[in-house]
Amino acid sequence: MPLSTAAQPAAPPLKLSAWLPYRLFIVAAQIARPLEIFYGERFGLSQAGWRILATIAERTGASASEIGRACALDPFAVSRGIGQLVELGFARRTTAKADRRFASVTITPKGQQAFGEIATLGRAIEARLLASLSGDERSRIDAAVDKLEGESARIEQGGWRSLLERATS
Amino acid sequence: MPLSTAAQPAAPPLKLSAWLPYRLFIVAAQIARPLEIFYGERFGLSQAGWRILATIAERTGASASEIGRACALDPFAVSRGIGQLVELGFARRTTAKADRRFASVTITPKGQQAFGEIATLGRAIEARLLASLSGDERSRIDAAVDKLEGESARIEQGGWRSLLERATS
DNA sequence: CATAATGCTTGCGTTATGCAAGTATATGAC
DNA sequence: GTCATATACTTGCATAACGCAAGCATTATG
Repeated sequence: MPLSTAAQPAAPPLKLSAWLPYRLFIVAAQIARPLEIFYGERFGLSQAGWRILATIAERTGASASEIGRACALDPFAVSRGIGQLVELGFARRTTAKADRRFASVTITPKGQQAFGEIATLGRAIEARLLASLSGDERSRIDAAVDKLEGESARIEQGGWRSLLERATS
Repeated sequence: MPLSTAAQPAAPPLKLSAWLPYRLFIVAAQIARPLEIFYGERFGLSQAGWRILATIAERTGASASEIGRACALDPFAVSRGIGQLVELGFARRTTAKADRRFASVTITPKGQQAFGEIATLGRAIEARLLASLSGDERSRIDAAVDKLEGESARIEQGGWRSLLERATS
């Protein structure tokens, strides 16, 4: 047993290319790129715009806060994204009848058309990704990403302070 | 059998929350957040700055283009990131003796110290993530992410045009 | 009915990104 | 040598994204 001056068990040096968060980030960024370029130059959509479009394609008439929850955007980004969609003629913004503080964002036919085009590319990207995996790996990845979604949400929620607390729990 | 007007096999509507690229993006973003906040407010580092610091911590004396390759940054971002590290006293920039067009970026003790602090948090984050998975899942995720890295790189390389080509190979 | 809370929007300063152009060095043709 | 070209990196600037304070309209509360 090494007479340790510090109690740390010789932390490995964190090689970026082997560090899971970095690797996931790279994969996500590389995948997202072609789609962003496509909807950017084809429709002048921002990332927020695309996400909101996808959200209201699935659930038209959603309020801004529902949209924000559904696609992980803060209220500012949602408001601006909706504005963009309205300008492009992809969405209409009205107020909900029940509670007039809430917006009601509905997709237009033109918006559905655009969504359809982008979704085609999106499905192609996903298909290419899944094609590189075996059927077995696909279901496992699915389950693992489920867990990672949950755990990463908790990590973000806790913030860095709770991550550096050594003695607790 | 539905008399289909179009020959398409009824594409599923692309639900954002079930679409693998989006899910990976969310995981990556949620994980990255606490670390970014940490090195941002603790050292005034940008994301590029952090990545470059991690790169030269591993391979001090690297050139700008080597750094760019190692951490997926374009030359502009690398140059500015190095500038930031130099300003913070985390790195020194000299020219390589062999070919004076190449930079040689070395990490300083202060930079190593900062890197150590950030790496501690980085390891904690990775540990939390891995703790949510079984040992079996970890190795499978590792292998799957390997494949996804490769395939997503090819996808990005090809661009959206090659993804929408239906008839070809 | 005054106060507070909620949902959303706008304005504005800061920061990041993308790209043209520039500098410095090295290489190859003649 | 020296002139054109290529390479490695840097800088400047225009544009876009982000973060947040403050605002408006509407509804809930005491």
